[in-house]
Amino acid sequence: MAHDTNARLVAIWRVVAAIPVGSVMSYGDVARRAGYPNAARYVGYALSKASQAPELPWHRVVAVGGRIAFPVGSKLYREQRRRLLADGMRVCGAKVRITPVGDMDSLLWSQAD
DNA sequence: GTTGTGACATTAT
DNA sequence: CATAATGCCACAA
Repeated sequence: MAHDTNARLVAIWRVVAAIPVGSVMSYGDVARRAGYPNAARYVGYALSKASQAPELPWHRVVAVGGRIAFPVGSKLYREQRRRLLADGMRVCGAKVRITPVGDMDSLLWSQAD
């Protein structure tokens, strides 16, 4: 049955719901994992539509590079940042520390803390 | 059916 | 690193 736009929503929600705590995925990654490599935009729409699903860890979905897709100071921005922190992630401004392999900071942080 | 918009990504300058 | 342009997807007017 084609024309199942709902299937895409489900696929996206499914992927988002599968994101483990302490980890985040970019819209593009979610879209790709859902089976739609270039449906990154649709992911945002799907999440906005799923905002009614509190069980959906939408806060683990961020823009590429771990950057929060909301304007700094926005309600959702603070909400997402708060939830990410609650998940035990380090958030620097609008950026989320995504276990950067090869990144000096990760080693330093690992050592410092 | 065309145009505009959005919780985006990628490439080029 | 910032900005502009283009591509992608689906929906609303």
